[in-house]
Amino acid sequence: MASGEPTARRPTLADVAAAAGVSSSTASRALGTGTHVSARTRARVWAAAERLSFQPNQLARSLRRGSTMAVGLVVPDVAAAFYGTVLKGVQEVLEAAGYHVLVVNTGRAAGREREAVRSLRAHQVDGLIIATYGGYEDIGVPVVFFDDVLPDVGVGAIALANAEGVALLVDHLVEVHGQRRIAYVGPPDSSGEGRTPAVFTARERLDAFRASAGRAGLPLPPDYIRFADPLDGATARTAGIELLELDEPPTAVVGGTDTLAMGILQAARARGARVPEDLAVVSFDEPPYADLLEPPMTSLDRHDREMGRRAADLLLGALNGLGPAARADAGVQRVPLALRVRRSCGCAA
Amino acid sequence: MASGEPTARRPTLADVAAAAGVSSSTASRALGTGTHVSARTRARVWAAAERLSFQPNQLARSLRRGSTMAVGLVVPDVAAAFYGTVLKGVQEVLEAAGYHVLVVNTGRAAGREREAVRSLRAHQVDGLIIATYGGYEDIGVPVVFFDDVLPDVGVGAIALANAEGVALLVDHLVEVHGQRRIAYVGPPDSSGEGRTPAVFTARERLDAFRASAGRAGLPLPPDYIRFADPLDGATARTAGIELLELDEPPTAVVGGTDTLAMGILQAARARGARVPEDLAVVSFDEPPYADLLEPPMTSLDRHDREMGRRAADLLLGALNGLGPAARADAGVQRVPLALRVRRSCGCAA
DNA sequence: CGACGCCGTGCAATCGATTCCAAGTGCGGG
DNA sequence: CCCGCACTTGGAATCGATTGCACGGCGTCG
Repeated sequence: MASGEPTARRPTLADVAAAAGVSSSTASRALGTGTHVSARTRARVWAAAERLSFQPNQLARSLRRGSTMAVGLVVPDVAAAFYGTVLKGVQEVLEAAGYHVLVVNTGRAAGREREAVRSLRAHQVDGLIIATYGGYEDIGVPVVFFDDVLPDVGVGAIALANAEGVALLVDHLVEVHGQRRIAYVGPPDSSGEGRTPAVFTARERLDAFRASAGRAGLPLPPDYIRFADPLDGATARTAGIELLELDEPPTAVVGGTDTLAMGILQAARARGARVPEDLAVVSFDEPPYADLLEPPMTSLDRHDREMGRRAADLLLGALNGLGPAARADAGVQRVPLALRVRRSCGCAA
Repeated sequence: MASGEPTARRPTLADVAAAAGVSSSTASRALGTGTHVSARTRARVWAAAERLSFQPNQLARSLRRGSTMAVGLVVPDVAAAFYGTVLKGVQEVLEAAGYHVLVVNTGRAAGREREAVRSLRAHQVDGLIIATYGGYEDIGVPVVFFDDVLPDVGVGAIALANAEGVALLVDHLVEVHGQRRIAYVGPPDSSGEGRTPAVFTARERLDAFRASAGRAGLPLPPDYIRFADPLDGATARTAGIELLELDEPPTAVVGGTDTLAMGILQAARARGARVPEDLAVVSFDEPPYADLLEPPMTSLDRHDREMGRRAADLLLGALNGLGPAARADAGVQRVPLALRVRRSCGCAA
């Protein structure tokens, strides 16, 4: 009952046409545009299609039409809350517009992005949304970047207000809590692998940290700047432990990412450092369930889903619009960030 | 420099053939199987392909070959840690085997699964992996279910050992902590929407809870069983508050899902109930950063990625094998769960 | 020295839907 | 009463890659 005949062969348009007693061209018009077909035949064709439960072969359609109504999304890690939520936003917008989203996960592996883009192009996607990219060649379809940006190649980009965000965190530590010995644990800076991106998130955050510390006149020994490479909880934990073992350990740390901040929290716990008394911790990204952590994590509210939606909107514009024409007014949209004060910074809240 | 000519038109196999001075059939063989082509021409064709940076059109190839080398994955919520990680496992295995993964997010909306399956079929996927499904018709390609299972339709299924898992949690509360007043907050039971699944995760967990409570001779007022509908933190929080406001409130709660357990934690916090002293909380699924929560959450370790890998392996078997033949030995694989004791149950750890 | 066989190559059909073009029908107006 | 236009319909080309079949050439064996 559940499975019917041994998968007889999917009915084709020709089968429907035969069943309805018309030619396949007429059947196509009846099911498609509806123009140039009498109401009577249209009804007959629809009935036949219904009866055979006909599903048009999208491959053939796309091949003929030259458009797949699909866009590719390239992200480093779908399982990360940030990208997962962004994906949701992207899908919302694009599916409402009749597009499909093909997700490729690069796992942060070098070169996988290029490979992913090539493969998606081979699958004839109409457009691309890319989180991080190390390539530079012409992609051949409209591209929107987000989070990490190469505007020269794309039709536009969405990025976080990295500099303002980091300043928010550092200023809070300095001005409200009088912190002076603040360290930074950030994502690895992979510029230099032959890429010269215009907006490179990791570097922006680092530069902003240096700038904020400088503005506040903080001492900034080189040991206070660390990178978690590869970007995951384990390397961050190690970095955190190294910080705590310095002769002059910091009394506050800024985590450049939620994963990193969580790693630092684990380091503090492992070394018996109380948070925030011995070590205040703040995070750029908001970790999941930030307010149920011990202590609740002070961080920046990010509007992930909204970022996804904006990126998708940008791409849709390029897809519907005249393509390259949209490039002029595009540029990089910055998404603002809001400070969410909790307890890990030292606040009572 | 970044973007080349105004996207001249992608080179086709015919272009490559012309550039190499051969027919397109020869070019195809040279780039493909390599058989029936002299070494000299093969080299010439490859050089030409390289020069034009030719990418074969997968649409045309798939149309002709009758296989897309793509499989669809249908999940309720990619942004949820569970599904995100499963997706990773699935991708690992399938991409290693040369397949692509098309992810569709249903957002737990009724009917969206059916729609997703139809659409994926129209895109000619070679197989499907489905988390939850409300349909029953013949799908026409090999299907593997996971987490929630309709084995009649598919070639196999991966599911969690729901009954054993719940028993682990309840027994621990009863035997180690002497708990008697234990409540349950679970995912909504959507059977009855015309579906009669063989393994329906939500119902299995509920039944297991009832059974475990019965075995231990616990009182089980109807009020102690609650459903969070729709499945999210907010409804769980409400359910938790309602439990705390009962005349005879429970002293322990089992959350049927990590999201639900977190909602209960929020409820306890909102009502000033101390965890675990006033209310012990345990969770079926392990929430992200379970050990950094306040209190660290006792829950079941799930091996998400392994589940994804197993599901993908199962599908690959059906894809390579003889299809329906594999159905015989398939059945439902159960993934065992391990209790991770932390503090939210009342343990000192 | 002749014939058979294999290797390399090109021609053409094919996958399934769309769409341009031509042809057939019916109708109304002149 | 006839011509022509509008409306339907079918035929055939097309998208781009793959593949069965046929053909020409060369080597080898009898």
